[in-house]
Amino acid sequence: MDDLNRVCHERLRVQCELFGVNEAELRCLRLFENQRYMTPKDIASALGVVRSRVTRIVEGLEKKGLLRRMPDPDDSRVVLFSLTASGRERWESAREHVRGVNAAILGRLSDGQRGDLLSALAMLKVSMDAVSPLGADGGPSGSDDDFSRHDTSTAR
Amino acid sequence: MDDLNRVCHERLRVQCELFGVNEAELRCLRLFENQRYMTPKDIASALGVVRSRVTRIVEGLEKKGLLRRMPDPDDSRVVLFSLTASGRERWESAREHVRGVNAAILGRLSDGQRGDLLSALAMLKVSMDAVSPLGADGGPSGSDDDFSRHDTSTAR
DNA sequence: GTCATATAGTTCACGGTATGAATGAAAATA
DNA sequence: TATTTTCATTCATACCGTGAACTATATGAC
Repeated sequence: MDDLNRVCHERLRVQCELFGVNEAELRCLRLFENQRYMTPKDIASALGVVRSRVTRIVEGLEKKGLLRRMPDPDDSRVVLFSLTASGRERWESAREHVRGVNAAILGRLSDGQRGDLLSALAMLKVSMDAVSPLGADGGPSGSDDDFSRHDTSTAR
Repeated sequence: MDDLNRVCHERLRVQCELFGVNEAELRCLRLFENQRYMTPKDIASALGVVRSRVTRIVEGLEKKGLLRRMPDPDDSRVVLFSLTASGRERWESAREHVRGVNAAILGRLSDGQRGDLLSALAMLKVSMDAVSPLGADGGPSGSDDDFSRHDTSTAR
């Protein structure tokens, strides 16, 4: 279960190099499925990273011609990013590709297995969110609240 | 399922900083559960990283007084690493801690759920191993399209 | 025994992910 | 107007990981 994690990561890496972007850039591209324009701040919060990181990521995407920037007409501090045609197409093909691979993976399971898997995963997630990574050892359950590590749980 | 991955990572990170090591160092420490002495080469292959990486990892662990080095009496090229008392104890407490947290997580599931989870995870792993990340073969959707960038040699 | 080659560990340069502390510019507010 | 806040960026830092030198030792061929 630890190496499953590893395998996922490895796959992602392969996919990325297949599409000439790195992992952060791919995640960033994905954001533009729902939003036409995004500011660095938006991207940072959607990606769960700090703004300075975003600067770097979009820099790469711009250099590759997948993203384009323009000043926000309402607020000259903020810059709006949007996909270029090339970016849109790159993301489309990447998405198609992963869809294919995932279908191939899930296609190896029966419908029942697939259902089991999904629900099992969902349960695990819920359980993990419910348990603090700290203390929690055994009994005292009330003591985990002093822990303020910015929950990343709400918006994903 | 993508963010489950993320959550795992986050937990790990928290645990690490709780025990004053970083992730690679923690993984390295774990190896000494089974082996009393390990060479950098052993560690590299067990960790799945290159040797030069190991140099860095053990350097950190030595600096923290958790690992100790000694020359191999049989071959003066190789160096043997072993846990110090402090290292052993650090690992023990870390292990106890994760055991506690995992128990808390799994304790939230019924026995049946737990079994389902494990088997589902195992199935997923098998499936993933069976399908190439390049998607070409076995894939129902022939979404090869036009992007044939980089040979992405199949040697893996 | 000597020379060539293989192996072990290290060093260094590189690229990637991520953070946090300054900085400068432009709002927003007092 | 002056101060504070917000936004993006730059820079330094830390961690993960690779691959190409490089040193030293071992081992095999002759």
